[in-house]
Amino acid sequence: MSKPEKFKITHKGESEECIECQDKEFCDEVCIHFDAVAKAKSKMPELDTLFSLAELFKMFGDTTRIRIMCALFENELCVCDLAEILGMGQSAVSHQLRLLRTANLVKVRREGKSSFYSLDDEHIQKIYTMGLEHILEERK
Amino acid sequence: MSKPEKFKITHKGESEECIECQDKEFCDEVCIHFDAVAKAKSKMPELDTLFSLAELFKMFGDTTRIRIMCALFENELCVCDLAEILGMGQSAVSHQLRLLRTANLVKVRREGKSSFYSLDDEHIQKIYTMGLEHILEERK
DNA sequence: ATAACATATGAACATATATTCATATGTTGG
DNA sequence: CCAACATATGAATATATGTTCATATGTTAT
Repeated sequence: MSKPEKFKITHKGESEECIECQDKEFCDEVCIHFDAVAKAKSKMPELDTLFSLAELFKMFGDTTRIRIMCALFENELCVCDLAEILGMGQSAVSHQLRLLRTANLVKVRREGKSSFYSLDDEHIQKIYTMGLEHILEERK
Repeated sequence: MSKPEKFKITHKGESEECIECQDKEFCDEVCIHFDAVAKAKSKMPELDTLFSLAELFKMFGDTTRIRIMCALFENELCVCDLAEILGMGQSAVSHQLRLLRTANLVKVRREGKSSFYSLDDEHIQKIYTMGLEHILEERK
């Protein structure tokens, strides 16, 4: 037997050969379930879509930002209001609002000296609600 | 006029006085819309609930973990399979799987030398789908 | 125009997080 | 038991992120 630099295939799946190198016995990888891997790979969205998705959820992945969005479910609020609600400094809140604005999760309405923030669309509440359901179900 | 250390209330809302200090003209804070703030505060869930929620979304807020979950939509997969799909090292994948396991987003099934991972419940797909809808709608 | 206010933002700092490397644990076949 | 394999994990490192401080920008009232 030759091919000393390759490994013996331990899991081949239905096709009984490596889909990468078309080899029936040896391959660069071991322990690969080729069919399952191929299926998963084919159904996977573009990498930049998944990157955007991660960026979106990252916005929900911070307690301060979650609290901001949660507060905005009720009314539109200005930066001072949010700072008061969260018990945090104006600057910290403003920085987080900038992130939420950049991610198109909140929108601003200027009125005199104040900036009033509100949620951009209903998807945000849906995502939030879905997450909350999961949490509450987990606690049972 | 006394109360030099307090600020004049610039926004009082319907109640026309500060709900905190019951003062009609001066308060420790400025630019607070008292009614809106009170409403938001009263509807806000417990802080630890929002913390858990942030922890949950944090799991979705990383491209590697999103890709792992996405791959597991199709079939259960072992660590090697996931490493192959993601084009990453076994250790990196294993570390992320540990996080997902701790957060109860994936479960493991041991079979011989391999560990097969799968999604814990349908909430995960719902959250993922809701996020994806938001992304795609945004791109229009 | 100037002062007071509301917000935004750059820089600095501390903390959190993801990946890699090395190694430990656990399983199977000879 | 031993070797090969699959996975898990601790430590180290690099990077990302959140908050604070100081300050800039923009608005309103006098």
